Amino acid sequence: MPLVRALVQCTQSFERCSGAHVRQLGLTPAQFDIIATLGNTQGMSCKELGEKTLITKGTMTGVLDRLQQKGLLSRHDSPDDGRSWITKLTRKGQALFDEIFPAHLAHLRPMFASFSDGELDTMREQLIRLRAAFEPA
Amino acid sequence: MPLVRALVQCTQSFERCSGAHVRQLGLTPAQFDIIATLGNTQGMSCKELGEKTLITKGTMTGVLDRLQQKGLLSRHDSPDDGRSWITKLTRKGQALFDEIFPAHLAHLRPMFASFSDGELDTMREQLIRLRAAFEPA
DNA sequence: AAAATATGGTTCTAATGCGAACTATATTTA
DNA sequence: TAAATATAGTTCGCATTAGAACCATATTTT
Repeated sequence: MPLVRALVQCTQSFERCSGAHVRQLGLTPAQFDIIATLGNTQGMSCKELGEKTLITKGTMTGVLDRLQQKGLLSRHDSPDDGRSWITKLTRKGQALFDEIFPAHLAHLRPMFASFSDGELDTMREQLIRLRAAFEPA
Repeated sequence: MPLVRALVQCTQSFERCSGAHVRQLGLTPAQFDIIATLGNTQGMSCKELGEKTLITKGTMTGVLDRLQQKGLLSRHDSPDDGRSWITKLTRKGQALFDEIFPAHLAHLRPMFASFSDGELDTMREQLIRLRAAFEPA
């Protein structure tokens, strides 16, 4: 399974590289992931956040707690479901998003410079196909 | 960066799928990674283990401690370097390796059935190339 | 409608994961 | 060779991770 090795190592390299930059900006990777997902939206439930970021719900509570403590997001009752919350960025959180999201993209973009659009597309499709093979059922 | 998303999600799916099976076998993913790396070798230093598994040295100590506690590996003085240890599987650890490593491969193999050897090779090469782009310097 | 089941979030535990500080030994430099 | 620097491992603090148990509300079944 040399492919698996390459896959995992590639992701680890990306996360180390991306994570180091994100930490410089004052957030952990998981926190950045949440901020980036909530940016420019009207907010969403824990469940939806979990699906988009692939952070487990048990972990989610803690990550959201810390972001709320920093004043970057707020939780509101869901109008539809008494068990659920709507989580959204505060003004401060949105301002942080506006500042660091573009900066982070700019930091990453040069790393893809040596790949053509076609190569990137092909790779993405293959990865999606491979992922499907790993999913249960 | 949809490619990044696909990359990370693919790896997460793999790790969830692989990790669930490994846990059934009684090891954590990190522990399995060490066992798999040490299997059929004469042992190696912490540093070398870290390079092959991409587990950070700070984490490594704890993982090795727990494996040693389980009686699966042993640490010996390095003949060359007074700061270093040679870590190797015990007889019990090697027996565990012999048992679960093939089982794990057998568990994963079907998931690659829909890919040709050429596709797997190409994907691997692309991932190695992409990884290089993430590496500093 | 009452009971059974499913689902959204929280809490808990054990193990990682990363970075930084630290100790001890090696290597390099002056 | 003495001093400066680098490296191997350990330790520490903080955050994340998966999974399981739990509570409360929804949904389904009977």
